[in-house]
Amino acid sequence: MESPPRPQRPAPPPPAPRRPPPGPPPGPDTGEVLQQIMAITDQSLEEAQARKHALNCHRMKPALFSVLCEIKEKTVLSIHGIQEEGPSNAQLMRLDNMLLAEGVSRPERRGRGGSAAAANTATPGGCPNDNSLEHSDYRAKLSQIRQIYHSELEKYEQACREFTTHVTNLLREQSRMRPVSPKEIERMVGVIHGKFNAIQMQLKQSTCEAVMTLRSRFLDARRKRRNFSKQATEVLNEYFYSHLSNPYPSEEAKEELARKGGITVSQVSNWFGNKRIRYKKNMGKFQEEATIYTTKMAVDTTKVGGLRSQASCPSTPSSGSSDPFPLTSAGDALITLQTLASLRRTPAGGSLRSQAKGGWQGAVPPASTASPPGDPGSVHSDASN
DNA sequence: CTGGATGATTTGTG
DNA sequence: CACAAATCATCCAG
Repeated sequence: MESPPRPQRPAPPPPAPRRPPPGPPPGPDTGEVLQQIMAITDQSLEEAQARKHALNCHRMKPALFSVLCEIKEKTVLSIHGIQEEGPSNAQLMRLDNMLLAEGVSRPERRGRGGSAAAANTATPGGCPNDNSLEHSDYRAKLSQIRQIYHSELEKYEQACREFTTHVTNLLREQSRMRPVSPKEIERMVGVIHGKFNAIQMQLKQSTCEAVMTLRSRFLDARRKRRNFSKQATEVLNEYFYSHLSNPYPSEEAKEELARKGGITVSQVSNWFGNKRIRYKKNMGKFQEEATIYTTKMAVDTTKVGGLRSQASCPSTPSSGSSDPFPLTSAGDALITLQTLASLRRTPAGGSLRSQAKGGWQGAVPPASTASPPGDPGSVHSDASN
């Protein structure tokens, strides 16, 4: 909204004939001067320079110039104060705060100290903790964003500086011909800075967006699901199938499992929740897995010293190796599993709270007539034959 | 690319 | 609050 009465450059205005119009001139010399000014656009650069020089050397120049200065002083005061950097400040501050909080803005700590920095750059050898792995990836991406942000910012600032000095020089140059107060230069610089700040804000905004995207992508665990390690599933499955009659690990057991598997307790809880549901839903699908783990456990127990299991389980299927059972023997596998499970239904049978929850007792049938609630059917009908 | 596997989250219940 | 069930979102082998 800044338009002082100053038609800067009327590009295709009337061609302005060089001779004075037929009317009476406004003042003694004024008409002529006006004509000269109008004619300036037609002049070549050299002509203009020459004329400029001539005017500069004119003996009346200092006096006229001071008058112009006075007038300018008054007008510039009236112009001043129109532009107030208003509403964008709040948003800018929000963006700044966020960038600061996200570690994008200030603390560009590079390579010094290195206590925390060294750990996340090269870690793949030792710990299989995927939390840190994920974290390092996140850090890397974040640092990339930060780098881009800073280089862009630097570019903008550089451009801003250059442009500002350029304009300042221009105005200084012009101040030899027309009155340009320092205040006006200041104002101009302010305008330039405002424009560049707008660009900067855009940069900050897009950086914020990038950070948010990164965040939702990497820190939202749901999005970045990673399968558990072999070790973890091993441990969990061993517990699950060896406690098939009551697969509800206590808090201590969960902690133990979490520790062994290198996952968190809540992950253990999740796993058991999912496992119970999915096992119950489709037992047939898990029979192979169940057999593998139960036989493994059975072998373990015999190794430890339990001789009874051999007597009650004469088959001892396939010497405990990873032999995939053919589908026809699935029924047998289930029987074996049930037998083992019932044998194993030992330790301190007092706390059977699963019954209270009313969920599980249907899933692991009482050994003779296997018929779970949502019976998939096919396998058991074969088995009963 | 697709469908099943799977970890996480949401919703409802006692 | 722990759990069941449903659902979401991603992973991954084929």
